Amino acid sequence: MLTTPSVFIDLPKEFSYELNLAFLRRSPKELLHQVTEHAVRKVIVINGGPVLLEVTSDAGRLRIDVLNKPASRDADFVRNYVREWFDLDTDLSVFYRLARRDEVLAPLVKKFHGYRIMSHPDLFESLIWAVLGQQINVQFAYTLKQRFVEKYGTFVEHGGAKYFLFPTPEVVMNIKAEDLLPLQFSRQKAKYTINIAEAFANGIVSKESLRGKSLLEARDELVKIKGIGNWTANYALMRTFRYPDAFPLEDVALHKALQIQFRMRARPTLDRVKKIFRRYKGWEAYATIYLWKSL
DNA sequence: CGCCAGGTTAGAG
DNA sequence: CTCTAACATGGC
Repeated sequence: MLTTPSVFIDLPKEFSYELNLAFLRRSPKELLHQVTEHAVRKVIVINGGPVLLEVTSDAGRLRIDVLNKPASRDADFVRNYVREWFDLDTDLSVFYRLARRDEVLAPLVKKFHGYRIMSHPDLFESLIWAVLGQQINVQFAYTLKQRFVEKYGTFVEHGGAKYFLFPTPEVVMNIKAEDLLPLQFSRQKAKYTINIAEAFANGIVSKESLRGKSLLEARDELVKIKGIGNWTANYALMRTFRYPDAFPLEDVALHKALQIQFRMRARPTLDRVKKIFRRYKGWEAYATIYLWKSL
């Protein structure tokens, strides 16, 4: 049997395979990728077909193998996808120079050197995930996502395991809100989820329609959709488009991290958060994920 | 049991 | 523009 050659990506110096893999391992309920000790597997769609990728680390490089349908493998697509997923095109050395002069970030970037913004290349998935995470603890958000993906997503099987794809907007727009209540969605989350799916299915918004826009323009487009507020928009713009200055200003976990790191009596006000973040200008997204990591 | 969780919206002031 | 109530339920 013919084996397809692996795809390799040279890694930047500021990259920790272990730390980023640990992030992907955050919840056992995650169905959209599966992490073993040294590898992560994920299905993506290329030319309409599911392609199961396995990413491993190999001597300073990332090695990608396609486990199913090697015929449909498109090496450039795969390489670009993984570069985006692991945010490999960001030059972290610039951020680290800024962070090392900052008393709060300095120890964090030392301790978590090479930790990156693992992205959500799929904007629809990114937004729905943010909606699921609104106002509830992350563990429960993972429970909701697991039920949602199991019920409405598709999967490929390989070696006896299932590898899921996130439900498409076309499928989600036809769900009735009542059908999501048994999964323990609140009525509000159910409505937002379906509403966002409609916006995607009707072409009102897409990753392509936002590409090239400034952060504020993109944010304003997203916020027009009911269910997407400032927090959700910025979260998705940070995770999906990796705007370096996008960050969820109102985020409770960020406030908690700031309170601890800056030894404040109470949670910071929005004005205080804005003021603090002025020193991270241009790198707000990375400052945020390192602050989150501090928790 | 109580408090809090990676918020958003509609409505009032 | 800012403030508030309602939403809704698991995790700890």
